[in-house]
Amino acid sequence: MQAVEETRKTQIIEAARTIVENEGIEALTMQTIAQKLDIKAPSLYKHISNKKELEVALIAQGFVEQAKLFNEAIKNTDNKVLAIGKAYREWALEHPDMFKLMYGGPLPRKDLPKGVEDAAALPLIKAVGGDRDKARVLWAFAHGMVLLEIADRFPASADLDAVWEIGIKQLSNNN
Amino acid sequence: MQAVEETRKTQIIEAARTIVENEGIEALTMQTIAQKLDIKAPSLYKHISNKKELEVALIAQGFVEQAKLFNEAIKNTDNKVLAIGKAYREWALEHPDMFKLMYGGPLPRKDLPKGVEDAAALPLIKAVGGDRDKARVLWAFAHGMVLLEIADRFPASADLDAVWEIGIKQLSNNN
DNA sequence: ACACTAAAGCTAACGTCATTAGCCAAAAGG
DNA sequence: CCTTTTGGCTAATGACGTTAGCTTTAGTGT
Repeated sequence: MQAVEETRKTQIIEAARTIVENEGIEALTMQTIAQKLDIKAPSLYKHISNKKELEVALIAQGFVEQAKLFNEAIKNTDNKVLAIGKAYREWALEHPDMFKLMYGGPLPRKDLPKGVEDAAALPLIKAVGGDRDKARVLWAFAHGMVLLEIADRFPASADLDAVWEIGIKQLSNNN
Repeated sequence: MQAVEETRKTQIIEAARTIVENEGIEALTMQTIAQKLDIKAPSLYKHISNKKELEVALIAQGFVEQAKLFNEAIKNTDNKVLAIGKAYREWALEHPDMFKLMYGGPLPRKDLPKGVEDAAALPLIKAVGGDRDKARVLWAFAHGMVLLEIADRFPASADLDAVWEIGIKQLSNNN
């Protein structure tokens, strides 16, 4: 009972991911997941213990993907901070419901695989030369920008690219 | 059927507010609201049309309170931007579930009383001398900071006061 | 081969939610 | 004094997460 093992559980997580991506977070119900596997909802509990576990799995996926993306973005650029900011924004806009999932509630930190969260944060810390406070400032800015954009808080007239550039330029200045 | 009029509806909104403040957003159910008024849940629908309407009312309250607070904060300071930032943070930490309500989902803009949203944004725009992009940058930063703090995203070791100061100083610099 | 066990499905059911339908009493107003 | 409106109520529905308990199938050990 090892080898390929996780098949069914993995399938369930994949189904959940597909639903979140294509139909949004509110369409993610035990029934829709089960349906996608031609199964009835209660059968899911033979493989996972509850819905929360599923969400945690997706959140972990999100962090992993972000980390990979940021590490990519850092290469072949001198303005690494801007690159990460852009990557952060792009990922969020492409996967808005994943983003909501990841940042919508309190983090179930202890259920998350160790280090996953930090891995996503590291590229930025590196990009600012190790100054953690500076990284936090930038993170907060980027995070706020993305959230406000996703939540449709800016007026249509706002030039968000410009806002991003202004913010990142000012925050990544040394002195 | 005018005069004092809104009594019952107002009471319902007040009850909802109380629940959000004291027991959190997830305790806000039609049943708990009704209970607080010694009524059964279905009776609420004689006064409001659905739960959403209630939430919108609370969101509007939030904006009004923020606007008032920011306008207060601006007085008797020369660093108005910092003052607003502090006020933003304090209000959010004192009313975290109101904050989540206000920024947790897409804004039901068309259901919100006209201008309520702008009123909360104006003090900051004024404080930065009318430059809307600059205001947006600051808003995003403050918003991100608050969200990350509420969502417990910063490590306990982070000195958030310092982060706030660094961010605001850099972003409110002219040049 | 045979029994036993574990894995993975199923249906029924429950409790919690928001919401609707339809009934009834009391108050208001002509 | 009759009638309409107001504001309660109970019963019910349909979505949801989840549990209990049954069954079938696939190994696995002897």
